[in-house]
Amino acid sequence: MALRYDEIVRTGLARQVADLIRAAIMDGRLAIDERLPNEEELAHRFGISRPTVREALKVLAAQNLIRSRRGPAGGTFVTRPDPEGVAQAITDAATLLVGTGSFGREEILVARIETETLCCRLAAANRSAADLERMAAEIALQRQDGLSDEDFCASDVRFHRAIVTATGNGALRLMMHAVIESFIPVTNMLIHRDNERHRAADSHERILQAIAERDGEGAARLIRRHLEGLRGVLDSALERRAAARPPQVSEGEDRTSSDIPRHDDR
Amino acid sequence: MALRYDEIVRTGLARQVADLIRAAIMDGRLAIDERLPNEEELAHRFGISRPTVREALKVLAAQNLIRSRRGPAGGTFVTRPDPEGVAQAITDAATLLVGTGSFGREEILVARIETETLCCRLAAANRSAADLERMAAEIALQRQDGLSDEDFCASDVRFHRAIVTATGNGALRLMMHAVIESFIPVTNMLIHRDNERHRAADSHERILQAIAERDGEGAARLIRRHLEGLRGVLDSALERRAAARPPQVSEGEDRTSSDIPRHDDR
DNA sequence: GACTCTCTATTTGTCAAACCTATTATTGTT
DNA sequence: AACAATAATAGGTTTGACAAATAGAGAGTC
Repeated sequence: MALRYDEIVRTGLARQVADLIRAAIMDGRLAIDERLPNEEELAHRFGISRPTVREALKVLAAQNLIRSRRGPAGGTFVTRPDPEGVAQAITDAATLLVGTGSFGREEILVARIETETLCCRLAAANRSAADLERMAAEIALQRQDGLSDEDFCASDVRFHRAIVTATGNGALRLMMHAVIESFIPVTNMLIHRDNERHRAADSHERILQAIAERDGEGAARLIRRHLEGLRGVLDSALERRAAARPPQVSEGEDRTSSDIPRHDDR
Repeated sequence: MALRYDEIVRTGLARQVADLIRAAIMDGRLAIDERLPNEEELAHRFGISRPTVREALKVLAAQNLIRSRRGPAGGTFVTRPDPEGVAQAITDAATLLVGTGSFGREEILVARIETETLCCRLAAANRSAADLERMAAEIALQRQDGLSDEDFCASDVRFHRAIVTATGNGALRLMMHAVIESFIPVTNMLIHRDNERHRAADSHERILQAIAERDGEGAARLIRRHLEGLRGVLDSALERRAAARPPQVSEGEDRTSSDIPRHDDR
C-alpha cells in the first residue's frame, strides 16, 4: 500500500471549515435560506472549538454567503446572493487594484471607451422612459453652479451608470459596475477643474439625445468622442501636475501613532 | 449642545474593527506590506479581546487585504492586491449569481456576444505571436477525439480567455474573467453533445485566422455569429430537456445528515 | 573561520468555559 | 383580546491558557 505523504493539512482549521461550507453552498448541498446548525453544534460536528467555527463563519459572512441573527429562531443562514452586494464587492476590489496602480491609465481609458460605447448601443435599443429621466436629472444637476468636485464626480458616475442600467441587461450591469465606479474616479480626479464641467454636461446631453432617439450608432460615436476627449485633458493635467511638484514620498507625519484609531483603555 | 441619538453602535465589534482597518488600507494610511501590530497589541489598542480582533482579521484575510504568518518576524501584513486573486473572487461571486438564476439566459448570452465581439476587435489590433500560438493549441486540443465534456469545455474557456488576453488590456481582462469563467459554463453545459464540437472548433479556427490577419471587423463578425449560433442550439437543447423531465424538485434524500461533513468525535 | 545544528523567543493558531446581550415565544395579567 | 413581564435560545465577547510554527541567536563541530 502506497503511503501518501501529502495527506497532512497545513492550512488552518478555520480556513478548512470555511472552505467546506463554502463548497457546500456553492454546489447547492446547502440551500438558500437554509439554517445551519448553531455554532456549538457545528463545533461539535467538525470536532473543533467554537471560536474557530466563528472565525470560519466570519469569513463566509464577509463574502456575503451567510448571515447570522441572534436569539431563538436566530442562527446562521445561507444568503441568497444579490447582484448589488456582489457588484459592491467587485467594485471595492477593483478600486483597490486601480489605487495601487496595477493598471495603466491608457488601459483603463481604453476599457472604458470600448465597454461604454457598447453600452450606449444597447441602451439606445432598450432604454425605458424612466432611464431617460434619470439621465436627464443628472445632467441638470451637473449644470448647477457651486457644485463641489465630489458631487460633480458622483453625478458623473451616476450618469454613466444610468446608461448601463438602460441596457436592461443585469449581467452586463454587474460587470460594468466595477468599470464605472472604480475607473471613473481615477480618470476624473484631475479633470473638471472649472469649466471642463460644461463641456462634459454638453457631451452628456448629446449622448442622452441620441439614446432617446434610439440612435445607437450616434450615441456610441458621441461617448467615444467624449471619453477620448478626456484622454487629452487627462494627459496634460498629469503632466502639469508632475511638473508642478517633483517626486515626493508623501512625508509621513505621525503615521505610527495615528494609523490605528485608539479606544479608551477600559 | 445637541445630543446625537444615532451615536450608539449596533454592529458587532469585530465588524467595526474590520471596517476601520479596511478603510485604513483602502485610503493608504496603511501601506502595502506594512506590518500591523500583533494581535494582542491590536486588542489592547482597540480595547477589545484577542478573539474578536482575530475575527476581524479573518474577515480582512478573506478579502485578500491582509495575510498572516506565525513566528517572530511573522505577524499580519497588508497584501498587495493581485489581479489574479481579485479576478478569481469576482468569478466565484459571479458563478454563484449565475447558479442561482439571477440572470436570464438571454441576458448572459447578449453580454457574452457584445463583450467578446469587442475583445475580438481589440485582440486583432494588439495580439502577439504568443497569443496566436496559445489559441491554436486550444483548437488543436478541441479537435482531438475522445475528449471528455469537461475537458472540451475547459479548453473552450481557455480559448476565449486567450482572446481576452490578446487584447493586451489588463483592466479589460479583469472584467472579462468573470464573463468567461462563469458565463461560458452555463451556456455550454448542454451543448457539445456530440458533433457540435467540430462546428465550434471550426468557428474558433476562423476567428483565430481573422485575428492573426489583424482583421478586427472580420473577427468580430465571426465570433458574433459563433455565439448567436449557440443561442439556437441552447434554446432547443433546453426545450428538449424540459420536455424530457418535467419539473422536479431535486428529491432531497438524506440532506440533513450529509450536508455538513462529519469529523471524528475526538 | 565557516558551517550546521539546536534552542529560544515571538507571534499566530486553537481551545475551553464562562458570561453578556439581543431576540423571540410563551405565559400571565389586565 | 391586547399588552407586558419572563424565560429560553443563540450569537457576541471575554478571559486565560496552551500548541505550533518560525526566524534568528548562539553553541558546537569540522
